[in-house]
Amino acid sequence: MRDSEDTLRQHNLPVTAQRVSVLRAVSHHPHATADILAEKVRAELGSISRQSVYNVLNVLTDKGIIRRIQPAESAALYEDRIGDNHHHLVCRTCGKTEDVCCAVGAAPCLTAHSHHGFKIDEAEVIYWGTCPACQKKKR
Amino acid sequence: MRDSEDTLRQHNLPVTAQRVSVLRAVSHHPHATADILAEKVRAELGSISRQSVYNVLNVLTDKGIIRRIQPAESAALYEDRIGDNHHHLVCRTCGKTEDVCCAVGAAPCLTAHSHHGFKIDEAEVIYWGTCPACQKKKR
DNA sequence: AAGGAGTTTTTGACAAAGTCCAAATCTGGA
DNA sequence: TCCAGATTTGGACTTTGTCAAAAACTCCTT
Repeated sequence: MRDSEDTLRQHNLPVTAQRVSVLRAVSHHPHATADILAEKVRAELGSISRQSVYNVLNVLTDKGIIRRIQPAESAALYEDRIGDNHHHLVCRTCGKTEDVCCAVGAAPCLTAHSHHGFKIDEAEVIYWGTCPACQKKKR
Repeated sequence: MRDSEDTLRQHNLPVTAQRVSVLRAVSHHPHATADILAEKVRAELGSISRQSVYNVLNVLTDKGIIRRIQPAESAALYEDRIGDNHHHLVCRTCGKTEDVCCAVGAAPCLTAHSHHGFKIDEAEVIYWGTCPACQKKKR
């Protein structure tokens, strides 16, 4: 809790109960949607508006305090872990999402062969598959 | 035109004007949204319902005739080019999307180090950056 | 060439995920 | 403690897409 407040101050963001709680929720529940985070915050604060959840998530994302990922067919997910260029593993069946370290060295795919004059700043990798639980169910 | 019809028949799909036209639109306008494709089809057929565009795109995608990609913050895009495991380069500013051949050999990132027991079937890579036109504008 | 079973297409309502805006409230500095 | 400026709220609205039932069409059979 103290940590979250400090993080906000370090980024010159006024400290509000909503921000502290949303940031903690993201921290404790990586890869959660805005909706799920809103629930967690409500369990702590009693209430928060939907708009505020989005406001806070947007501000934190803009400041680089949290990161937003958006796998196909899913609402945006948020996570705490930033600055280490890790990737994600998503279950096609249940949506379960796990972190994965970079496969090949530090920035595996950062050198696209023909990059059409684009200035590339990030290589986002999503591994699609089936999680252990869903593999079992299907058999 | 003939090609599109043949493709449909090869997959045991009844040939309808809507399907032929949508498939051709995807072919001629890679990385277009359902909305844009609907426009193109209307230019050709006079009219098509929004639902039909989605129906056709879903069927074609299910059959593996076209591929759907969904970059963050964007509606789904469709493309013709399948089966070659290429990736995408997206401009953060204008959304322009280009194809990129696999960076490192055939399947660069397919070997996630710790894969948590998941059975991985695809590594989706999106390179984020700024396209030449948007680089110019910003200066 | 006509008939009919089974698909497609259409229309219109609905749903999820976000954004926009103006009013009310709160934070942090003086 | 007060106040300016930022944040939170509530409610309407937008975008992207799906659901369901009726109408229209495709293609096989005869």
